Amino acid sequence: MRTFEAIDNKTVTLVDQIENQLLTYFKNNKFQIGDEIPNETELANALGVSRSALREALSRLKMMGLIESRARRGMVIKEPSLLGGMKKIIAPKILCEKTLLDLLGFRVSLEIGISEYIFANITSENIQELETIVRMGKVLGNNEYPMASEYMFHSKLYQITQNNMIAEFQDIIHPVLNFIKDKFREVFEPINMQLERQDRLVSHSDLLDHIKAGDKEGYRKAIEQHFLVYNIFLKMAKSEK
Amino acid sequence: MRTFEAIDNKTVTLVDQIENQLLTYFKNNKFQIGDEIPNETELANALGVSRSALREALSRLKMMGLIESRARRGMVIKEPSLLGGMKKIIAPKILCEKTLLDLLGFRVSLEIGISEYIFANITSENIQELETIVRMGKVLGNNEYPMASEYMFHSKLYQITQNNMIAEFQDIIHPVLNFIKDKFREVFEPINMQLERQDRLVSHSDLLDHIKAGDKEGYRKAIEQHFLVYNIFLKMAKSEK
DNA sequence: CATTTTAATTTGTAAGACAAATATTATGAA
DNA sequence: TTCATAATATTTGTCTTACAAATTAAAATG
Repeated sequence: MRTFEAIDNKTVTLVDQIENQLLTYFKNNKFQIGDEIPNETELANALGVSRSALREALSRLKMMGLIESRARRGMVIKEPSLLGGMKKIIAPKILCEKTLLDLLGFRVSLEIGISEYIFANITSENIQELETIVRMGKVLGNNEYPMASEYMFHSKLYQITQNNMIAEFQDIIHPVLNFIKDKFREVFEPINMQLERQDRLVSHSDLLDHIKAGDKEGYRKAIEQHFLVYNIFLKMAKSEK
Repeated sequence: MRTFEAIDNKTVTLVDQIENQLLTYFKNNKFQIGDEIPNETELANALGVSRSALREALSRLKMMGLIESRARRGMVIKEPSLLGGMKKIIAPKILCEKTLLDLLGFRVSLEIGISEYIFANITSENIQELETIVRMGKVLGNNEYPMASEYMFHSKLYQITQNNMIAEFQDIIHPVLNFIKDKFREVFEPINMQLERQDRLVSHSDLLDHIKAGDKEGYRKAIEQHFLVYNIFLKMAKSEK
């Protein structure tokens, strides 16, 4: 069987085609979670391809969690992990700068956007946990927190939303953000110093105060301010280009 | 070589292990975009596995865009498509209800969160385009817009942020949102009717007015109101459970 | 009918083969 | 030597065959 070239001179292999055929097959034939799918030889025959090529395509769907194969008992459909692929392959050092900046903007947007859900779901236990985290994370200066506390504070916020996908997403991109902070350290520092001089730094403690007071609007303004350093940085990065 | 069972009785196959080994190999050895990687027989020998097993693992990384193989010329590292896997396997009908609701909440949060970036990047051309879209999308009633206009209006907002990842993400989950709107139609309708009676519906036209006026705070309140139906729905869905 | 034995299924892995296009080397001519 | 051409080597894509091992299904046995 022959491969051929797509518009952008990237070869579309047989395995690519099989992958697509399988996906449309599963999507169009009302497969539900738990449903068994035909065995490998059947699928290979139906598609007119070798078992090895088929297995390469199946392997991809297994990575995404759409298919689970129980050794020697056949394969079943599972709910795919939407962020699973991202989680596996994310590697800050391999991402180009534009992608890094986009991820930063994505994260800032998302965290500002969840304000509503935080206030809708917050409990007194949550507030106690946040207080503990804030206490153990004394500010080091310059808007920087000890890594553990920084991570736990924001992580707890996502958790409060009770939206697993948001929490998982933030968890996945967390190492990327650390990478960005490190990579552009010499850019962030003067920004933070200037904000500090202007007394415009918003600490975790300040954020928590708004939460405790049930002051949603105040919180939103504060969280925007908390992330101001990133937005200044993003604006600088864009204008440079 | 033997497979073995992980904690949750899910079999960890040799291919799974190879996938991990390759990923850590690429991550730890400062591979950059464009770098060539060893050929298949070399990799297979180095890992002590067959070429077919190795190829199943490589196939996964190719799907995610981390590796591109130029037929008969070797393989190179590419910047992986973080959302590519998600885009491929997303299929509303295969997702469970909790995931659907999470995606809805994710989208609402993100779109509210990008308000800042919209006002930071808006141009007069953008406004003209939005006006055209709004004009061609006369309200059908009950907070529902013609599909094309609905999609184009929000899509344009993401585009204005100039954040490709946000735009791509929203584009990917768009069919899921349509699926949700359809699946829970009988729940959304009464909510929208009540909001309409209370004159609390915010139209695209209203949103655009805030944008034109440069009224960021007004816009944010308006976009929250625009999505209120979803948040009411999400709260109902959660309390039911 | 119950229990044990046997056979059939099915995924996981390995190995070998070859096509086809590209890259590399060798060869020959000017 | 230099350049053009021919031969060779390399490498991915695909197919085929083979077998192990565990589970399930079927058959045999008492």
